[in-house]
Amino acid sequence: MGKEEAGVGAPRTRRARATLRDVAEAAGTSRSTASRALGGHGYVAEHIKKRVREAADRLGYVPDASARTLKGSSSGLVGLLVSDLRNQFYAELAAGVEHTLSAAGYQVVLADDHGDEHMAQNGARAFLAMRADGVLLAPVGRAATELLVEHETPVVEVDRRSGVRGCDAVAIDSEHGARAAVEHLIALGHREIAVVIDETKWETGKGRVRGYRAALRAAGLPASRRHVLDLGLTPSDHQEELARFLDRATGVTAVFAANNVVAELVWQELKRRGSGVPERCSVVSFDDLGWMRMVEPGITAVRQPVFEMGSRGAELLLERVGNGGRRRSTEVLRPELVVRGSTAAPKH
Amino acid sequence: MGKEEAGVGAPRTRRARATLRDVAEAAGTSRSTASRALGGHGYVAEHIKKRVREAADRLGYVPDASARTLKGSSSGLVGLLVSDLRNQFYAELAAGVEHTLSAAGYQVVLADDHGDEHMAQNGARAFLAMRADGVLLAPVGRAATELLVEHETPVVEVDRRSGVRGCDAVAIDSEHGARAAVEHLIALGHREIAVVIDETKWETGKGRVRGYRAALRAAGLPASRRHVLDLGLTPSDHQEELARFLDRATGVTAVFAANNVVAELVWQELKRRGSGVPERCSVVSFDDLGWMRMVEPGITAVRQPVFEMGSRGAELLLERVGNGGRRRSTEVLRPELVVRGSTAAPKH
DNA sequence: CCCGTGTGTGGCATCGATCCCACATGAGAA
DNA sequence: TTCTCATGTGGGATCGATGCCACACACGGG
Repeated sequence: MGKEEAGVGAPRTRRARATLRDVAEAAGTSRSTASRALGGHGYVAEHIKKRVREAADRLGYVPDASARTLKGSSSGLVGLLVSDLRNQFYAELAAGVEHTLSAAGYQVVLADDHGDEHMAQNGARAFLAMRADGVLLAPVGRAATELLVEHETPVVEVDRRSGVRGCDAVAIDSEHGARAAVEHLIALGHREIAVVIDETKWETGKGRVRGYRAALRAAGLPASRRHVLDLGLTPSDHQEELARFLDRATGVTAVFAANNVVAELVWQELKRRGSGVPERCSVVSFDDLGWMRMVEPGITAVRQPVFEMGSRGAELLLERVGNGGRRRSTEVLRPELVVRGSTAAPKH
Repeated sequence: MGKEEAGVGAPRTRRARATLRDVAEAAGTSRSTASRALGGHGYVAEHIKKRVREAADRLGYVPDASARTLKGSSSGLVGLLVSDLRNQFYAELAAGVEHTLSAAGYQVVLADDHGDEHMAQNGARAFLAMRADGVLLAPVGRAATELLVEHETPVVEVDRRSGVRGCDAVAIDSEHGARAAVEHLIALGHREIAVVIDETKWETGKGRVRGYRAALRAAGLPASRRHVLDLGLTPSDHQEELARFLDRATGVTAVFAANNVVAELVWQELKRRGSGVPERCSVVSFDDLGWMRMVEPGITAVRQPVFEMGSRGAELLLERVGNGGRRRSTEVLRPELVVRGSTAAPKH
């Protein structure tokens, strides 16, 4: 006892999973030959190949990825780390990534750090453990990227730049997009334009503020600090904070919402106040989501090619996996202003 | 030559990756001891434990998941197969699943079948290959589920029921939700109510039509076939088809849109016609998305607990992984009607 | 008749972590 | 003194697929 019935000649107690060995036995060859027959390398007589394939089908053989990974050098896995899947932006990004990678035969391992640097590191460690062939991430802080780069895992940063050397990146030209949005408002005749944003620590947020300032400067308009509201990422009562900001911001005739989350907030608050969009206040959003063309008036927005950003990031990663020595590159995608009804000349 | 410098005492040419063996050597113990020291099993003297841990840190040791999986019985991976990540419904579902599984220490492998049964099967095969501890899927057809169940992989179906025996399921009570939506319209005084849907082959679609019919029947109203529009999932010109349907459907005073995709279509078409919501036509959606409370009037909708469905599915799967013998169960979550401005009494 | 050469095939080591078991050491009991 | 027993430690097999290398076999030319 304590010993399993090895079964003398009898089929062993219904294995949970057929291995290559089982297939070989069933086909009456050695494991090597079975491997060659299924893999299609080296010499195997045609009738044996056929016999092995039939045995594999019959037993429902599925090769074990762990064993392959262990022996070989590639796991066929790519990590994807985003900040919040419930945000349509990241969902679309993930969709773009998945689209390209699955077409190339890779599996996508998904992690969500909920904006927490610590969870991002955990995700990165998991990717290392499973020997991911590469990782795409929208990093929170530098730690995750650093860890991966140190371990020589190809990394592509998406929509963010941690500043860690040794990784590729794909980003939207935030500055350019923001500038286009604000220039549009200025062209309509707005002079006092507010910007609402939820982070200015990372490149994305910084770039959007830079673009906003650049547009004002180019038009010879003053950039008042009173017109900038940074809500911060910590979950406080943003609605309340925004309401107070708008109360104080007399004279402001247009609001530039620096991302989709903020845009939703602004839209809801203005609606609560009886809207007046665009007569009393014009609105532009950075990031064009479905609902922005559903509401009345439609919201003028800077459309980011999010899905494309994901799939382009995946392509960069694949290049890098195929050819590690390539020079690191950063690709910047241009967003595009879509004008709808939420922007109009200010009433005097 | 041909032989690597084994390095007589010299540190071998910078290994790409530190293994347990390297850690053991650095700490001056055997692999077994190092393994026990890091794993925390069995007897290891305290000072050795410390030495091993330090060596591991110094070398940046990350245990290899493939090797673990190969030797052990669990991979720590769970597969998730959805139909279209760009659809907010699936994105939220995925978020719920990820939330629960990552908290339990599992990694989520994501696959998107784009509604194609063949891709679904590929995904399932990949999950088998990587020895996924379990799989959550919103199946297209039976094949993927069957394949997984045959191979004794715990499966939880989410939002759909393929009818394959041997798997758990979590679903929304479509019939009940649809019935509540239509009863609400009837209570407001509507007599001719149209339903627009994009599939009636699967349980989800069938259930919604059943609920619609049941509500009419309970109120003693006739259920005319003329009032049902099934657009089908194939990408044809749905907008056009819907427009013709509405032209024909004279007398109809309310539309029940059976999911968020259809609701968007209906909303856009009515807006194109100068809206008239709710005066000329009331609208109810099955599935409450963010935009439905952004538009004016807000759209009355059957709110589905989508995130919860995902996380509940993941919980069921975890139970099942921990205790394979449990009786299979199907959990049905009740949706909830949220009344907004898009529904009102019909004008006569 | 023997030795290449061209085709197939099987043995065996390998990848890295784990864990069973045998063994080593020291303390305490008989 | 010798024999437990408790506490640590290391050897080596194992998981499944892969691929190098040696070998088997047939055949033709020297």
